[in-house]
Amino acid sequence: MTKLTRKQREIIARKELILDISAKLIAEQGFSNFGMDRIAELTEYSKGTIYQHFQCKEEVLMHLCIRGLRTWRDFFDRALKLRGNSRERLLAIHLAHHFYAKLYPVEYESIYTVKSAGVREKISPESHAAQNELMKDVIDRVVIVIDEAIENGDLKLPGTMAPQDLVYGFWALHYGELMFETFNFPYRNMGIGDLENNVRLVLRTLLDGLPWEPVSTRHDYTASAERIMREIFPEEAAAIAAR
Amino acid sequence: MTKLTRKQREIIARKELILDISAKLIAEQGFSNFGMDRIAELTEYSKGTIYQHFQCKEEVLMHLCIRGLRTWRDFFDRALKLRGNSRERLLAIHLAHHFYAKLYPVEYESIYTVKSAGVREKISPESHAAQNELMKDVIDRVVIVIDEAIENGDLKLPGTMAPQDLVYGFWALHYGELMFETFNFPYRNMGIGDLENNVRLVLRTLLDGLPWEPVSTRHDYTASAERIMREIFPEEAAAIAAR
DNA sequence: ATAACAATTGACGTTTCGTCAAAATTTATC
DNA sequence: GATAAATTTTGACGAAACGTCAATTGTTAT
Repeated sequence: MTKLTRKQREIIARKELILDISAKLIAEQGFSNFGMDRIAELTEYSKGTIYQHFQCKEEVLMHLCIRGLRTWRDFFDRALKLRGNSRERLLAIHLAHHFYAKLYPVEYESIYTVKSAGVREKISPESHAAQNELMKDVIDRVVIVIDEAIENGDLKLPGTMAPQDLVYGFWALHYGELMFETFNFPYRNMGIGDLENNVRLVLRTLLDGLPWEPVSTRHDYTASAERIMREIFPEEAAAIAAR
Repeated sequence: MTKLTRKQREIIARKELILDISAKLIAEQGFSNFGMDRIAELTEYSKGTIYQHFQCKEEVLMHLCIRGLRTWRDFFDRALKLRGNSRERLLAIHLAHHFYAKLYPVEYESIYTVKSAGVREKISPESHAAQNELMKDVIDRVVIVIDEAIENGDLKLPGTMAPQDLVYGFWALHYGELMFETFNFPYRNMGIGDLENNVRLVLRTLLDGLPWEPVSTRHDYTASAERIMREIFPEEAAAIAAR
């Protein structure tokens, strides 16, 4: 690659700084109190310089989201390193999702904030395209596991069902967790306790019903989850356990 | 009930007018171009009068959402009038959801817009509570069907699974449809065609796997869907068919 | 008819946005 | 190393939208 000048490296570093400070600002003060003047103040650059990097504050959030999606993709890639049966591998993906959501809450929530009414209109089509591309990368990791399972015979989909349909189900089930949680919906009043556990339960039922072998009566997936946390995500599990 | 004065009736009517015009404005110009000055202009009242009704523009959206939720609940109540087996009744709920989402897109999307970062902070706890209450009412209609199915023996949940877990799955699956659709995510590139059909397929697989009788191999639910559209939602089906 | 009360108005102060001409800094040329 | 050209940075500025409130208009009660 061509070598970058000091100036160019500075500019790249500053972009990261802006994103770091934005994430912190949003986490601490909420998105309402997040603005360009504030970013300029905290980064100790002028507003004009901030606008050199991002067209508007919504673009800042979008780029925070995009950076996060790369981290998320990396989490999924790590999950795919697990050696085990195909359902264990999907469980690893499930846990990777969980860890990403917990460890990067601002980035995670930004996925839909940038698509919500009043925000999405202000973001360039190019940025939306970049985000969609990465979302597709993330989802593709799920497709990999499903395809593997079909190939090695663990999973035979019903005639009417394509792999994409199952991906959709997997995705929606996980997305729902985000909805209930970050929207502060009083799901506890509905008798729902721990959401992550809930997603796992519904998912397990869906997979057992297909069936996707080995079904949960013939394999201890709770033990598998513990192994995955130990082998693949020890630091993340510790970080979350430490609150 | 105590009789209302002309003035009081006028005030109630004006509130409705503000909501009607807001829905139209958002539908036509997007949420970015939606503001209090604009509402004042279009309703031909002054800004001060608008603020008499709503504390801020976010509250306008929230009340649009709340009004919509009542309509949604009514849709579900109509669905519950269907005579048929328990899975047909759940299918009626599914279709009611679909019709509401299609016929009231602004209200439907507002459900999460009002909970999204930067918006939710500006809305009063009272309004959030009112929304949550109605959301609960809506979800309770789903619980009714599940409870019925358990009671008459159509459905036996696996030992680990509570009715709430199934409700969560049902809900998340439907919510995902909204996500993919209104967020303009390029799901078609993923090989997913018609989303509504997709939700139905995954749901069917989940229910067949439980199993929730009669399973789809023993009953023609496509025919049931047609019957439901004919008997319960003829006007809505026609309205959507007419684009 | 008049007084007390309630509702309505729109001009106004405030905030945040995004811009742009001027100033400062870096890079290129002699 | 001095000077010119190009680039980057700055913050003051106009625009837009928010929410308020004193003054005005309208309604109800005496």
